Amino acid sequence: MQSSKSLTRDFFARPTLQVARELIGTRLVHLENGRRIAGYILEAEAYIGEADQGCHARAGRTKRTAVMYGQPGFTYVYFTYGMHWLLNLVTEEEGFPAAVLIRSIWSSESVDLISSRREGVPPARWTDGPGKITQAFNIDGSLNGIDVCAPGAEIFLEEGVSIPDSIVTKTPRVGLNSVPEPWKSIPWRFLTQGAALQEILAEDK
DNA sequence: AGCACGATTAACT
DNA sequence: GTTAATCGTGCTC
Repeated sequence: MQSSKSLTRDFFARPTLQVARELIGTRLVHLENGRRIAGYILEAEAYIGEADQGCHARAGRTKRTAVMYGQPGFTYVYFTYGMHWLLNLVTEEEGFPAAVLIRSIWSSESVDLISSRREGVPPARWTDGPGKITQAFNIDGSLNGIDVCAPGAEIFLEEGVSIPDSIVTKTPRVGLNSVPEPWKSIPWRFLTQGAALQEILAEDK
C-alpha cells in the first residue's frame, strides 16, 4: 500500500545518523516536467560536521559547502571525478554542516525513462550507485540547494515502506581512500538488500 | 597561476 | 584484480 505523505523539515532536522537510517525505504521523487521519476532508497551515508574528515565541510564554509550550513531539507548536489553528480540531503539544525548521500535506489516509477537513460544496463544496475542515480533521474547541479520540503518542489521524498533493523546493515563509508581514521572506518553507511527486502518491495503495489 | 585529487563508473586484464 | 575518463574545488606558490 503506497503512502504519498511527503517528508517534512522535521524529518531532516535531526541527528544525521538517524536521518540516514530512516531514509532507507523512503521514496525519492524527481518531478520532471510534471512526470514522476521515483524509487526506494536502499543505501545512504552520513557526513557529519567539520570534524568528520570524510565530509566536504572539513574545509569549512566555502562556496561549495555553503548549502550544508543552511537549513535541513535542502539538496546538496555536487560534481566529482570530472563527470558525476552526487545527490545529498542536508540534515541537522541550520548552521551545522551535515548531509546524507543517497547511494542506491530501487527504481519504481517511470522505469521506461530510467531504462532509456541507462541503455544496455540491466535493471538491478540502473541506480545502484550515487552517480548512476543522478544519471537515471536526470539530476545535476541546477538542482543544488533546492528545498525538498517546499510545496511543489522538483525533488522531494515520500514515506515508502518500513524496513526492519534486521535487514539494515551498517558498514564504513565507500570511497574514502585517503581519509584518516577513525573517519575512514566509522560505520556511517546504511544499506538494505536480500530476499526479505524484495518481498517488502513486491508487496508495496 | 598551477597543481593534486576526488563521497565514481565502466571497461578493461 | 587495474586503470582511464575528465574537471571543479581547495590549497600552495
